[in-house]
Amino acid sequence: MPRLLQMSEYVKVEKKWQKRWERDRIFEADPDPKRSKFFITVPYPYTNGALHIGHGRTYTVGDLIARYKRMRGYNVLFPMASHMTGTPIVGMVERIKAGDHDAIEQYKRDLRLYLDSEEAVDAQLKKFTDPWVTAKFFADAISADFKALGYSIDWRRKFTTGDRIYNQFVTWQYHKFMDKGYIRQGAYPILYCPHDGNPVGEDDLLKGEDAKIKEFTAIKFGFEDGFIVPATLRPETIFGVTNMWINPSSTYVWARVDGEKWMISQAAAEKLKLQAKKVEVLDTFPGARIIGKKFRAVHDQHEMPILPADFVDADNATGVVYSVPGHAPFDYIALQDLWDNPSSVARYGISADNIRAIKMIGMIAIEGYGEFPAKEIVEKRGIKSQAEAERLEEATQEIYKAEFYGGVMKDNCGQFSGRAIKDVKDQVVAWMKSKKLCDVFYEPDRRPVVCKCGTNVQVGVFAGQWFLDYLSPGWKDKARQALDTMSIVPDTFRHQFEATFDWLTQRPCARKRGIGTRLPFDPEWIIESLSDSTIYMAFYTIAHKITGNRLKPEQLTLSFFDYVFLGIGNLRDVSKETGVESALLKSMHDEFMYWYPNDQRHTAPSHISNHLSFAIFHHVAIFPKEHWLKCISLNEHVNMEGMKMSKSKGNVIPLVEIPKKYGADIYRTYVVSAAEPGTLMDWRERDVPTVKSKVSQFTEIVNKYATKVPRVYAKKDKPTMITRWLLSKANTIAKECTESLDSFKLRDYALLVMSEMPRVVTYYLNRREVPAEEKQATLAYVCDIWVRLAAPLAPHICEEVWSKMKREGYVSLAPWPEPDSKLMDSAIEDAQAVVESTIRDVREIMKLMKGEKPKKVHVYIAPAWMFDAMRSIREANLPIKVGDIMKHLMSVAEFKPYTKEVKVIVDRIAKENGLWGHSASAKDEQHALRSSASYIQSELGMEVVVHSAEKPAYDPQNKARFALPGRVSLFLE
RNA sequence: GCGAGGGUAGCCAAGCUCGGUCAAAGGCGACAGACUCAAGAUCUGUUCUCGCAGGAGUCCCCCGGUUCAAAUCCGGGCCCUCGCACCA
Repeated sequence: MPRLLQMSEYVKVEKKWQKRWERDRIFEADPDPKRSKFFITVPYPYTNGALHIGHGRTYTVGDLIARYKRMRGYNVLFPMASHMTGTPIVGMVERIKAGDHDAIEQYKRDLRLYLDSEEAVDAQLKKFTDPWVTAKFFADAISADFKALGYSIDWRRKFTTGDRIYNQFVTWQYHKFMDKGYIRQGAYPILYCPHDGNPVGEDDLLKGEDAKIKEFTAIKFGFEDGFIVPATLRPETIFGVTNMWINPSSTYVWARVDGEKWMISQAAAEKLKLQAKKVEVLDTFPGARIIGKKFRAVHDQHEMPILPADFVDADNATGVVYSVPGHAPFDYIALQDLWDNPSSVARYGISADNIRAIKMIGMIAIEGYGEFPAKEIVEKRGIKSQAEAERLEEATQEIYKAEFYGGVMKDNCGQFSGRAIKDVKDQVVAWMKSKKLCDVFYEPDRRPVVCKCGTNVQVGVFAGQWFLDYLSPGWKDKARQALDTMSIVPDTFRHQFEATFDWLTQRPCARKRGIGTRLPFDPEWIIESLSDSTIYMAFYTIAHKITGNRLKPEQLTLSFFDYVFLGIGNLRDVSKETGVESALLKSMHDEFMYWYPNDQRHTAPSHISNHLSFAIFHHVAIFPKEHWLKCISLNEHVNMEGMKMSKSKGNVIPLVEIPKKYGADIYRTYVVSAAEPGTLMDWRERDVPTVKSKVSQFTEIVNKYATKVPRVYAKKDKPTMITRWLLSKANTIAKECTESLDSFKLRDYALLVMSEMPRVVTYYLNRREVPAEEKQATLAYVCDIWVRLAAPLAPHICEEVWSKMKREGYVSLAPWPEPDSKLMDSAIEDAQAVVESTIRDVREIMKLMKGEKPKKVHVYIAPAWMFDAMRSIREANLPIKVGDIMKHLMSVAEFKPYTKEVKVIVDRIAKENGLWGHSASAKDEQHALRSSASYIQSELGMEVVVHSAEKPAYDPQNKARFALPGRVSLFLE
């Protein structure tokens, strides 16, 4: 099959150049004080499996920028490493060990991509019981993939985040945070499996994967010699309490909780044990036992009864509910039942009078509701019983929303009277907290949430959780300052950064499991993997010197990094302490100082709310201003035929298949030209052939003409008009490419190189009036520009052509084409546009002539003075007002004789809302049309006669008078 | 719920920051023509509606507003996507 042959041809060329690049180490960047540097990074991949086409988009964009900057003359550093810290690899290894079918299949799928036989796959999989083996395997696989895509990476600097030298670096980083006081320890709630004794992440859950943690306020109402403790999401309603609800058939306890006596459900007592409370159960009893007893209000100590209610779930929160019948539909309807049937509680010793004595309390005013919103909504919705849980829930939601956003505390709410609910909630909690009248109780926000081990997941609280405290004084301000002074491209993402910065508070930075660096001041904890990968761009600047010189981890002490990165300390002392030669130490410091800051960090927007924001915060915490990140650029993810890619859907194209399946250059071109970076890209298989044909069209033309001897035909050489047009066009395109790349409009750039340029060149090739020699020499010149413009996009093909052109060195290192402004001639381009629009007009007229086949087209060019008039208007730069322009023109003697025609032009300008393109003069326009006559003739299949409209030799239908500059008049016969 | 970003012709996708040159680039698909025995590939043209010669009409989610002029600015509505913390 010829197609396959062709593909293998691509692979051959790609491999050839990749080998040479590697052999000649052209992407290995060393400091060169004579050249400006450009340091670009893309976050290292997580080496837990094969990467796919979507990851490739991001790395391809990174490489494109690196290659472009290199050609612009920068000393470019584009390094790469691999990420293995954290829980996923460990988690997968555990699952493999446990014989988990899904995990094994998932790895087998990935392994088959890299290994030929099923035996090899099984053999490799057997070794995946060690996370290091897994990480190493995929790290190697991915770097091979990256090489096969032509990424211009300096591989000498690679490392993994599990390396001990890297641990030393992170240790230093966390000491710095500690010194600044940015690290804190405190309580932190987390989903927790009581059976495994471990926190659970999304991947560990069988049911309820997206469960979050809900924070209840547990309120301590005085009861006997302790507290009865209901938990609520609406603590501000304590002023409307009329009674307590207890499920008579559930089990309750008296327990000593952190030294206080609490009455709660038995289940709640168990949960509190997980929530870092000291819990000792003193007495266990059925709820029925305390029904009818009295408890005391929080705010004024008045007594209220404890009543029975079946809707109370002892397994939710504390299993105790306080009743606010004026505002809570559940409470209202439960109370209603008792009012209707007071005898049902007689057995608890509660009289009908006691029940009737309970009066609802209205404590929140909202527009659209009366005294008791709960009563109203229950009646409005016709809810009849406690059993209608779903409808009651809806009613609750409605009231809650209305009250939260629009409600105001009535004047029976003590010092909170008159305040808006949404503001007062936290204040009520703060007030109770100050009086030790409330606590926090956590629950998952949904049920069921089940661990993979089958156990019901609870909320656990880590008392000693380590945090990075982004609210530490001054930190956020500095980070905002950094954000304001750096560029975000596309800038639309800046808002997202700002929102993230606002929202960041404390972030847990360590965990008890996974691979990583131990927290230096509390080795039980391992630094969490997003928090250990924030300033490692600095590590790239010296990684090759550490590994190249075989420095031991122990040598990389705090003072080592202080000296190298911050210039702190004395060279001789540091050398003595670390045993690192002072010359080497100095060179590492120098190298860091040369490369830093990171000029551009490129990745996907999904990292804004974590990695990228942390990177900014951590940089400002540790480095001086001149070493903060300069720019963050982003590209969105890739969809597959309109669908999200996922391994479970099986619609993932792995990165490793790309070179074989498409060819690296074609993939690169596709992925850059299919969508602008800021938007989600849709991979559509059926569009690939188009890209392929564009690329091969480029290859073909360039192969044919690039090797000819280039020559630039100046005006005095009297080339054909279309040659001058092409010279102008090629330089204009070069200019536009540069502008597009500089403004991160990568799609525009790709389209210019692979769509616009071929269109222009093909058009030129089809113009038969150009002498062969002139054509070849001109195309040779254009191809020289074109190959260099295309090199960042399709580097392999371009190297191949470059070598055929017998040019020195690699196109990857060739200078970026400078547009030659002398050759750019907008008048020529406009004149050519007139030729094209003339052809379009003729076609349109022909369409309307129905059947008649004209043999000849007469073209009338507007008179010379009109071109002068247009120029005069252009130069006067008038607003588009008919009167003004009219006045302006009539004030010039040259135009005075043409009042009527001037009016026509001015009307047209008004109608078109401005001026349009045309040739520089009547002479030029005539020349353009005349010299294109043979072309027009071949396009339209009819003879072309060009006339001046001034005194046309032939004009039977008096058409000449309609001609305007850029708008020829036509007559077909 | 909170936060961010979107809705453009059959589909994908530019344009919107800086209102007019926008019936709106480019691609896919479709249709027609050239080439071919034929298909594919390639090239050329057409692809909102109407049209008496290059013209006119109606369009950029919906409704309203600002303006001489709005896909572009403002207000409201409907719908969609993404992130929301221990997960890389």
